[in-house]
Amino acid sequence: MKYSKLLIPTVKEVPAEAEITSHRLMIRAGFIRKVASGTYTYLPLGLRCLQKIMSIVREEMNAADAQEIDMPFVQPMELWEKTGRREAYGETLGWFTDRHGRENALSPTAEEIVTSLVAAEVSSYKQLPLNLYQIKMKYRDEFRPRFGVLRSREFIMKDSYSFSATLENLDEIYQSMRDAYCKMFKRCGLKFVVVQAQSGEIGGSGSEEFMVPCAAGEDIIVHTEDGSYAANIEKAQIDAPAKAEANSDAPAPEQINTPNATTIDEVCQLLGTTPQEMIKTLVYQIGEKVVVAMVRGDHDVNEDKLRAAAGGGTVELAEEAIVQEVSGAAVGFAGPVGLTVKVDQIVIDPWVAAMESGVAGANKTDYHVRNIVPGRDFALDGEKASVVDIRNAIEGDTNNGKPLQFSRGIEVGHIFKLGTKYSEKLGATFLDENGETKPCIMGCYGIGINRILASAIEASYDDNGCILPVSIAPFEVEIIPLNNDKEEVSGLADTIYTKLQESGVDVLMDDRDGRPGVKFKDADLLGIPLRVVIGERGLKEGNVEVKRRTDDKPTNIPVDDAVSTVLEWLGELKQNLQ
RNA sequence: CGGAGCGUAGCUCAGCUUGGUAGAGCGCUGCGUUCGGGACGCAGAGGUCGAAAGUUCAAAUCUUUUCGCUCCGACCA
Repeated sequence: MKYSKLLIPTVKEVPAEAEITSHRLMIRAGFIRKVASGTYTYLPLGLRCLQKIMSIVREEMNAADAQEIDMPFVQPMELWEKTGRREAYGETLGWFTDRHGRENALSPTAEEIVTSLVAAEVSSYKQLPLNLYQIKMKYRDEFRPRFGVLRSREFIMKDSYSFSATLENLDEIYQSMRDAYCKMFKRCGLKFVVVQAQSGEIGGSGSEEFMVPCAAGEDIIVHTEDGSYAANIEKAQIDAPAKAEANSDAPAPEQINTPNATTIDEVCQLLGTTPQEMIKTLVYQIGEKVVVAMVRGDHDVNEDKLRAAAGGGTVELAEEAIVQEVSGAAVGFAGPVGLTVKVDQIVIDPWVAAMESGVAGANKTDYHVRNIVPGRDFALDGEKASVVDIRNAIEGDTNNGKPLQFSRGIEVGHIFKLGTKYSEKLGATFLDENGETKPCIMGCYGIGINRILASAIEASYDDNGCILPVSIAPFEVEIIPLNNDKEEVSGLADTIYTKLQESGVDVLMDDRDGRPGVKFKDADLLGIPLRVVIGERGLKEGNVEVKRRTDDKPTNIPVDDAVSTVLEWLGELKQNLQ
C-alpha cells in the first residue's frame, strides 16, 4: 500500500497519561487513539496488527479441531441470572434496558450463550466432543482501566468452550488447547511462560495462564530459578515450615498494655518485637460466614487462597461492628485466644502454626498478649480451626526446597477446566452409552488479542520505536525512495514494490514527498521488520540498501538482487517464528 | 468507592500565586530556499480557557457546584 493514502498519524509527543512503553508507542506510531477511559479506536496500522494476530489464532484453533461461531454481544440478562453470574460479576458487567424494558448484558464472556446453545442442540454422546470458539469484542466495565490497551473496557478476546462426555476427553482437549496456545504465541513472536493459576471447579492442574514476562505486567509470577515450578502469585504453593518443638516450658501468656497500638508496626515499636514474632489476626466476611484468618506479622493474606479455604464466596474484611463483636475489642486488638463463638471458621497459616511463640492482640482494647504458643494456647485443629496455606509468597520462600523468585508478567491467555458448573445450571446434558443423562464437562480457553500486540511491543522496542515480529507487524517490508522526483529512483521503487507484491509480500511504499529523515524516523517508529532504501547515492554504485529493523547498519545489495534478498531475509525472519 | 492531581489552539504544555487585550513549541495552509536520520525563512488559519452559577467595573486566574480524564489504593471469570 501507499503511505500517502493511509491514515498514519505519527506523533512526537504523547500525553503524560500514557505511562507505559507500549501505550506510548502505539499512540506515537499512529496505531491507536483514545476515545474515552479504556476505549480506543484502532487506526489502519493498529488494526492490521490485530488482524494478523487474529489470523494466527484462527489458524491454530481450526488446526486443533475447534469450530468458529459468532455469538451475540448483547445477551439476555436472564441467562446471567440463571447462572448467578450477574451477581458474581457485579458492577463489572455492563448492561442496559431496551425499549421493551428487558435487561441486556454486554458480553464480557460467553459461557451462558454457548452452554445454552449446546443444551438445545446436543443430546447424545455421539455429538461430543465439541470445541466452539469466537473472536469478538468483549466489554467489561473495569473499575480502573489502565496501561493503554492492556486493561481496557472494550477488548477483543478469542474465547472458546469445550464440551466433553468424559473427564479424560476434557484432559485431551485441554492439552490440545495448551499446545495450540504455545504455537500461537510463538508465531506471534512472544516469549512466554505457562504458570499455574487459580483452579477451576475441578482443581488440580486445572488452570494455567500464559504470561509474557515484562516489567509493566500487572500480574506477579512466582517461579523457581530452573523454571520447574511457575505460578501466579494468587496460586503459588509455598513449602510449609519445619514445626517448632512443642515447648512445655515456655512461659505463660502475658497480657501487656499497648494503648492505641493497632498496627503491626506500632506494636513492634512499642514492645521491641519484630513482625516475624507477631500473629496477625484478621476477621473476614466470606459469603455468609465470619472467618478469622491468621498469618505471621510479616506475611500478607492471599484472599484467593482464603476463599478456597472457606469454600468459596465473596471475600471481604469484616465491618468494624463484626470485628468488635467477634474479638470483644476495638479493631486492631483481635487475637487467637478467646475469640467468641460468633466465629464460623478459623484458618491458620502453617507459618503461624510453626511459631514457637508469638505476640498477638488480646481481644481486649489496648492490650496485646505475648508468649502465645500455637497449639497450647489456641487450637490448631478441631471443629472450626484448621491449618491451611493462606498467604502470599514472599522473597525467601521455597517450593519443593527451591527458592522462589518473583517477576511480573502480562496475562495473554488463560485456559481452564470448568467442569459442570454451567452445564448443570443451563441444562447442557446428554445421554451416554448406557442411556443415562449426564451434564457436559466443560473447559474454557481465552486469549486477549489486544494484549498480544501490546505485550509484543512491550517486549521489543528501542529509542526509535517498535520492533515488531514479522508475523504481526502492520507490513512486512517498507520501501523508502529517497529522491522521489528522480525518475530512476521512483521507477525502481515501483518495480521492486510490484515484484514484492506479486510474491505475496505485504509491502508499504513511503511515496510521500518528504525529507529522508522523516521517512526513516517513521519507518523505525512503525517497527516494520525490513526496510529497502532506494536513493541516488546507492544507485550510482548500482545498489539499494536493505536493513532489518534490528540491524545497526543497512546492507548494500545490487539492484538486480534486491527482490530476492528481501524474500530471502523475510523467509529467515518468518522461519524464526515457527 | 477512598486518596492525590489535571482539564487553556489539532497535539504537548506555559499563563492562575498577586483578576486588567489569549501565549509558546510541534502540527496544519501558502510562497521561497532546502533534501541520506524528525530542515529553515516569510506570511497565515486555528481557542465561548471542560460546563454552570457566583463575587467583581473587570474572571483562564477567586468561590461553589458539576462533568470528564489520569495516577495510587480497593476490585478484577
